[in-house]
Amino acid sequence: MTCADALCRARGLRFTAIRQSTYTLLLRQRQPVSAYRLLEMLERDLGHKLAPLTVYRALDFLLGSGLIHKLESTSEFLVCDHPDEQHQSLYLVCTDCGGAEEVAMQAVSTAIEREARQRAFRPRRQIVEVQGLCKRCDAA
Amino acid sequence: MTCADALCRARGLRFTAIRQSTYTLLLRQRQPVSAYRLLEMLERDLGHKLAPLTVYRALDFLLGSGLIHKLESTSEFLVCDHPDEQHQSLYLVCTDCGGAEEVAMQAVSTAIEREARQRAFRPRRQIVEVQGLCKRCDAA
DNA sequence: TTACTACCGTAACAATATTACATTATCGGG
DNA sequence: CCCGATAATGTAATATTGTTACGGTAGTAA
Repeated sequence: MTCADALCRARGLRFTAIRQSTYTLLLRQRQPVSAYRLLEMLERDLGHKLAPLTVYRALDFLLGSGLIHKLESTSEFLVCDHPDEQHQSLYLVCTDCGGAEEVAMQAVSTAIEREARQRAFRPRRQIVEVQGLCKRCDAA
Repeated sequence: MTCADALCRARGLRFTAIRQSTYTLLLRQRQPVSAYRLLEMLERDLGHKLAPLTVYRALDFLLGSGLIHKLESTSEFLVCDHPDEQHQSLYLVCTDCGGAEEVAMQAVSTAIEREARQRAFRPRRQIVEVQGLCKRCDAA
């Protein structure tokens, strides 16, 4: 947390109360959460009503800082397990329980980048999400 | 087109006017299109108002048949280049012009599947989208 | 203290997607 | 040809996700 703060200040940015709350709430969840669900939690946390925009701003900030990640296939947000390292991750998203697991993918990532560059495409962001059943839900 | 029709009937389904129009419109675009943009085009094509649900139903059908694909990162839809073959694809999505290119990814796909299975995750659908700049936009 | 930028508040609204329920069309078998 | 079953569509309302525009506040640095 303090490390996140330092990281921000170094870039002339601030780790404000709203941003901290947003991040902390996501940390506690251990599950992906939608922006509006997070909005409710934030309001409870801060004790007053907030506009959706407030959450989206906090989320944009955290995304930009690499502290969280967005699951595009579900429009949900998730803390990043390794915010410091600079690697691309893959997400295993269970369509039954809604849980998600982050998985490093060095090899996969470079393979994807190669495919892109071969086609004269300049890659910026890789989105790799696998929908399926996690161990628990598959058993049931 | 007739092949799509046959493919459907074999499954006890029909390639109706709405579905054909939807598919044809997407074929003509050569660009990803949003559901509501498609709705407007469909209304023009069929000559009367339609509910959003109508488009979503047609899209669900086409998705299920493997005739089109959805870009999760932009919520847009796109004809599939190789609807017959059973391979996973990767999409290169230009954040500048909005264009997308479908790329086969046999190797990448099996690598992703291996990562999933190693974690006792049963994969069903892979979503691989690369955001960046296409050749043309990168040059400019 | 001033100027600058990051940050937040407020309001309205745009875009995407779904639920629930009723009706119509197609098709196979009697 | 009719009947029952399933596929497909119509209609209405609503839920969910995300953005634009504009004005004010608060740190920070010259």
